[in-house]
Amino acid sequence: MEITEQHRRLRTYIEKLIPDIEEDTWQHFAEKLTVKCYKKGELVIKPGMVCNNVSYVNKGLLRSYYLVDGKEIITSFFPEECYFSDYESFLSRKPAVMYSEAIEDTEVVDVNYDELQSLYAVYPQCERVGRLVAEELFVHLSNRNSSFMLDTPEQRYYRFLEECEPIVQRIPQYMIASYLGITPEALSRIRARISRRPAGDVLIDSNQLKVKRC
Amino acid sequence: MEITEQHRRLRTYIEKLIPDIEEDTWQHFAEKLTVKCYKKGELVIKPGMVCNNVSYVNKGLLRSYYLVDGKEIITSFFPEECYFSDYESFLSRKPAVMYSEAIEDTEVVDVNYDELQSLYAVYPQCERVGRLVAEELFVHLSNRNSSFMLDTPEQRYYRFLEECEPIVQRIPQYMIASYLGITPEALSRIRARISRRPAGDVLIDSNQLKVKRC
DNA sequence: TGCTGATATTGATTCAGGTCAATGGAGGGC
DNA sequence: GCCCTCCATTGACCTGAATCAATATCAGCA
Repeated sequence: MEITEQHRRLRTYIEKLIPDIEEDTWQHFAEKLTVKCYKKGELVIKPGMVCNNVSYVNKGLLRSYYLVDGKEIITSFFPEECYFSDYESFLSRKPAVMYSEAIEDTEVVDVNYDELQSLYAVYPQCERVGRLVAEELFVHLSNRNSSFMLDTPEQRYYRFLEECEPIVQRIPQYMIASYLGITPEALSRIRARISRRPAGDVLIDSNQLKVKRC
Repeated sequence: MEITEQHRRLRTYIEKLIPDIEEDTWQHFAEKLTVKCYKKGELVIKPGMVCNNVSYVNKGLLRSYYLVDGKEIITSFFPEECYFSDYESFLSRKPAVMYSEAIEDTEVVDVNYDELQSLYAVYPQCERVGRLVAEELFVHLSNRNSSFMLDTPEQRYYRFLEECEPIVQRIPQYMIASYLGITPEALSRIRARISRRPAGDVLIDSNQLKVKRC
C-alpha cells in the first residue's frame, strides 16, 4: 500500500525507542494508523471534547492554548517529528480544557484511544512504546515547568531560541510571547534590551536544564 | 516473611491499576522491593546524584525543592500513598537538579532502576504499571502546570487547601508559600485578605481543572 | 521561669511586567 | 498604485508581588 510513505517517519522514530521492534507488531500497529490533514487555522481540538487520538506530525505545525478572558495562553507548539495530542485529556478521558489549532497546513498520522488500548493488551512492545512516550513527555513537561519556576522571561526567551531554533521563524512573536508567559509588549522590550546589549553577553541560566523538544 | 506488611499498601495500590495482577508477577516484583526509613530533615536526593529509585510512601512526608540563590523553591510534597522520586532524573538518567528531603520521619518501599528495567523486560504487567504511573504523573504535572498558568496565587492557595486538605496542617506556611510560587509574606497577606472577606465567598476557578494528588 | 530560634504577621518601599493608547511598518487584495 | 488588516514597537501609567525591616507568637528547653 502506498500509505507506507506517510508511516515512514513514525516508523523511524519508533525504531529509536524499540530498535528490535517485531515486524508483526509493527504491521498490526500500522494497520490502525490514520493519516489526517489540517488546513492552516483549523481547530483540531476544542474545550469540551475528549481527545481521542495521539498523532505524530509528518509536516506542518500546531499549537495548543487556553482561552481565558478572551486571551490566548499558548502551552505548546508541535512541529514535525513531534507528537501532538491533548495528552492530558487523552489520558484522563476528560474533556479538553485547551484549544489545539494548526498554524500551518499540517499532515499527521494518528492512532485512536480504543485501538491503542487493544494494541497494548496484545503487543508488549506497543505497551513499551506507550510507556516510553509517556515518560518522554513527562520529562519534557517537567523541564518546561522548571523553566517557569526558575527563569526570568528573558532567560526563557533565550532558551526558547536555542531549543526551538528550527521553528522560531515560523511563529509570530505574539505567539512566542504567550508561550513564554508574557505579553507581546514585554517580549518586544526584551528584544530591544538584548539588541542594545553588548553581543555575546548571554546570561542563560541559573541551572543546567537542557530541553530538546518544543 | 514479615516484610509483607510493608508491601501491603503498595499491593493495594497496584491492584487498582491492574486488578488482575498475576500472583507470580507480583511475587517477582515484591522480591525487588526494599524498605527504607528516613529521619525528619534527612536529605534523600541531592543535586548531582542520579536518582535510582522510585518509592512508594508508606508513612511520613517528603518534599522536593530547587535551591537557587540560597532560596528554596518547593515543587512537590509526597505524603503517604504517593510515589516519591526525582522522576525526571530517574527517567532521563541525568543528575538531579532538585533536593529531596523528609519533612517527617518517613518509611517508603522502593525499587531501583535496573531491577525495574529487567522486570519490564520479563513481565508485561510490570511494564503496564510503569506506563500507567508515568501517565498518571504526567496528568498530575500537567494540572499543576495549568494552575500556574491560569490561576492567581490566591486561587492556587484555595486549590491547594482543597486538594491537599489532609496534609495542610503538617506543612509550615512558608513551605506552602514556596509551593504556590510566592513569598511567605504574600501568603500571609492572602490569608489576611481571606479572613477579612465575607465567608463562603470562594472564587475558585477560571476553569474546571480538578487535581487529586499533591 | 525566662531564653532562644523558628515561624508568622504587618508596614513601607521598589520594581518588573501588565495595561492602555498611539505609531509604524509589511504584506495581501483589488 | 492604494487601502486595509495584522503585527511589532514605543511611551505613560498602574499594580501586585518581592524585598527589606520590624515586631509578634510560639515551642522547646535549660
